[in-house]
Amino acid sequence: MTIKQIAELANVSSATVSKVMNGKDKNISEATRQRVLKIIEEEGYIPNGIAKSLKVKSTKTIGIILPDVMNLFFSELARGVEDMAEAKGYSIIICNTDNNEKKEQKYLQILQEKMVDGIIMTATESSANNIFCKFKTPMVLVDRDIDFGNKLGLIEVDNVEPAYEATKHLIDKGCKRIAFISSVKVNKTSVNRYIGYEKALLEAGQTIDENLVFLDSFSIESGCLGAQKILKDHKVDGIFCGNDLIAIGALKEIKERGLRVPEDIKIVGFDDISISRYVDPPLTTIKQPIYEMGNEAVNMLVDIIEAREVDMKRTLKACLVERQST
Amino acid sequence: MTIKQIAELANVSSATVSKVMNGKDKNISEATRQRVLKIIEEEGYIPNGIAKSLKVKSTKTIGIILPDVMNLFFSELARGVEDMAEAKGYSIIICNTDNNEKKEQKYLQILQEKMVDGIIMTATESSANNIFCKFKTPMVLVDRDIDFGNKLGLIEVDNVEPAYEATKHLIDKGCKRIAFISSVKVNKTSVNRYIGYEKALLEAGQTIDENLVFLDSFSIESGCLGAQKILKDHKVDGIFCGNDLIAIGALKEIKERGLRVPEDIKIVGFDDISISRYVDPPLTTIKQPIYEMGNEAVNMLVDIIEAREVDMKRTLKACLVERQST
DNA sequence: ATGAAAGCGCTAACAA
DNA sequence: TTGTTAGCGCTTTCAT
Repeated sequence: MTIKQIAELANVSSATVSKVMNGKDKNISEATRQRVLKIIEEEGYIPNGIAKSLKVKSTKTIGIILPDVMNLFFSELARGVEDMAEAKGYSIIICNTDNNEKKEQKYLQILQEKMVDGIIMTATESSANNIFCKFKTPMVLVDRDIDFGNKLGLIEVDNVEPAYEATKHLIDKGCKRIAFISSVKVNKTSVNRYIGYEKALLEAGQTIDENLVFLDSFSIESGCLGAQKILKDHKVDGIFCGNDLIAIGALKEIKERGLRVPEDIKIVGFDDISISRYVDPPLTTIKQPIYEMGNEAVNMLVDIIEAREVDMKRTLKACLVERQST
Repeated sequence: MTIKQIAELANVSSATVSKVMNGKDKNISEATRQRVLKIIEEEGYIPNGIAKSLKVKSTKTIGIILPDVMNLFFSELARGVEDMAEAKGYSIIICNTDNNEKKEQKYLQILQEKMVDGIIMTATESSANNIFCKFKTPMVLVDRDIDFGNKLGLIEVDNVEPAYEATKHLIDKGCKRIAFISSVKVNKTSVNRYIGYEKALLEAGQTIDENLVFLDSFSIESGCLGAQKILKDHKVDGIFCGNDLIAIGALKEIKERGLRVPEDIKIVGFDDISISRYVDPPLTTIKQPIYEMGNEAVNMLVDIIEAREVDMKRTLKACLVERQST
């Protein structure tokens, strides 16, 4: 079923059908409008959006590239993106990279072939800066910045200050030996959180003990592993975790060793993913406006796509939410 | 940059370029092949997939409609779908319905307009059966069956038997008063789990006490609420939760009342979402092969799309995994 | 081994 | 108020 067939059934030209379908019907008589609408309804006609896209040069879809939707942080981000996109009439194609640059490259190519109107992406931890040289598709980066030649949009939240705040919170609660478990150093986000941690420690006159720092990945497993490694040989009374997943893993490991949170060890996480308030004890953490970041990313992207004036960088605030793990 | 321009630069026709790009180059001399490839590389040419799709009548994309990606169950399912889709050369468009039929309808329409090659969907809890009458796009349903006129694919796992097993497990562990917290009765999955629960209770000579049954939604909040309501006025020593999210909520509520799991109350969940092994205590639950269901869904869908012989129904097994909550 | 040309289903400028 | 038509960028058949 094509527009042409509908046109024939309605005894009009395809141009007319097109006009009524797209609401460009100022110059269409109500009679024909109704007739066309009726036929469309009767036939259950669904227009071919691909043909339309080819013609109008817009697919009304945006691609989203992220490490892994199963990660609560990214699923919330994706949801924020999808909801706002839907509200603005866009669909989203989702791509998981597992922090693999090869896959990132591949998806970038595919999305462009699919002619998405724009791309929202959380870059791989170690994305080369030069990926985006001859890059035309509008794009906004979320969560992870990368240096590049072009002018890509960026939604970020400051990590250093909140990390400082988190560590400071631990110190204020009386912690003297504070560990840090996070992702590897190629991950800028992780590095920035480390900087905040360091700053707070130094400011409080505490020394940085490399033995209390474990850097692996932003995952529960990594939290377990880190806590295990550190607690085996060292005594700590506080842990600042690079994200909530790590905190959840650390929590588990701590309890398994018969230690109590927060009595023996206090923990603060980062992100405030949806599950964090439900773990035991509810996690004190730095709340990032994850869902809103997703929203803002599409706001900015659509502004760029539709060629409006845009600030290419938007910084959101993260702040401490105190629960029972500290 | 179009195929035509590449053709000019290479001094060949666009037909030739098309052939080398698509590997239909048996009759292309190696010299021209190399020349064309070189130009493509140099120019960073990216073919217009929309134009291609219009011509070949295939978009190599499949749509996935589910309640909410933020729900760990569905994010794992989505990941299973995405991974297999990627392996088979398909991209995926993701749509969240929040169990809202209106949204489901809308997305069904949009996906068809976007000419997806197929759709994978977890139907709304109360999806009307007649939605899919004049429906052409290949489709496979996951997790929730619905009666319909057409022949849609279905990936399911039996719920009754595992629910029976879960309840039986509680009984075997000595529970005499077992509550059931789950989603509402329009949700077939929930109903089937109730049937299993009932069967086990009856078989063990225990009575069904309506006061110990709380039906609301498959969410953590619902688990909190249910446990709260039930524990306020009744004494129970076991709870079978309709899914793990509910179990997590119930766990929290139980602990807040100063009760211990599993000593005072034993809990078993359903699904075995990724977080379940990390909660405290690690959750005994019915493991569904969620990721594999996603995989299988695209396997079946692609078989349908490519017109291969297919069994339109595939039933996977779920089974009990015992951890420390019982 | 290569090219010409039709056509996929739609929109929009222009004509009537 | 409605219709004619060119063309979006590609693939593919058929000629050459």
